[in-house]
Amino acid sequence: MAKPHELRERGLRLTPQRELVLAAVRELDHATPEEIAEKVRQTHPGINLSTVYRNLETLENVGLVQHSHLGHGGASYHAAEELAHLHLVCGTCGNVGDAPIETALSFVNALTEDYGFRTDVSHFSVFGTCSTCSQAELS
Amino acid sequence: MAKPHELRERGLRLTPQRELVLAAVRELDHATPEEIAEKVRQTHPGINLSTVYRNLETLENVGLVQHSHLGHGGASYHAAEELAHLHLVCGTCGNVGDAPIETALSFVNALTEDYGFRTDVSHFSVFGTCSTCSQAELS
DNA sequence: TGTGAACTTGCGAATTATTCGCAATTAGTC
DNA sequence: GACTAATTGCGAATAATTCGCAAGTTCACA
Repeated sequence: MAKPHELRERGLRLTPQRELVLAAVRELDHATPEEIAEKVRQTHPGINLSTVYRNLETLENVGLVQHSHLGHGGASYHAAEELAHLHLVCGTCGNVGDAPIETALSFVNALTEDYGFRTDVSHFSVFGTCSTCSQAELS
Repeated sequence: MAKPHELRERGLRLTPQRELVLAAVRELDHATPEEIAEKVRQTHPGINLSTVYRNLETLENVGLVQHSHLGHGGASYHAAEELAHLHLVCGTCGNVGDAPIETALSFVNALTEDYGFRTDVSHFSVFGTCSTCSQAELS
């Protein structure tokens, strides 16, 4: 569970729902709002989906969680303190693989130098085909 | 307008709607289904949004158009023959800038070598902050 | 040139994901 | 303990996309 003071410190009230949402985000990783609600319901059955959405937004505003756009549209949330990494999204099987941000370092730097574009690596998704699906295609 | 045979060649029937959707995608670039429908309505007022969606899917299946995920969720369509480039999506102002795929070449190669992940550059979006918005933040 | 089967379209309804308004409840302050 | 503002639950409202189905079209072939 989230430590009380980390929420209070950021000017947020402490509610069981909010703590549970944050805890669920940390535990699940790359979870959709629906999945997060599901998780929270294990402890707090009555939580409303709106409450989950609102808390995710609030927690994101104070920098405790972040979202990224993986597959199709739906946002996916993860804890902000989690080590940033790249998301390799397979368009065929839908799996999301990880790679260290260092892999993209020179690419990110090139964008900054050439275009003044500051890439937000944590929001960054790479679409393609994973090795498993690539091999399956050949057979 | 799309040349008849390029649709027939791919086993598709030739309908005014289909031709117009393809033409609109080519003309607009990075357009949402809604925008494409809007464009088509200039010539064919009655076209239904479902028809636009279905044709985009069909045209994508035969490789004439492609979609990518830029900002928030909504898909954006462009012609397949268009020169592939990277999309630099600014999270602050929403603008979509372009950069040549070469910028990402070594990055893409690294992913292939290290993870067997074949990156689909045309589906690839880079989130961040554009130079204009970066400068605005400082003031 | 007809004809028929298969493909498409239009339309409205169904889904899905997300947001909003509002009254009731609750957390934090004094 | 009482007050104020933040938060929740709930149901309705949106927005984006998909689906079912009947009517209309396209194309292959006679």
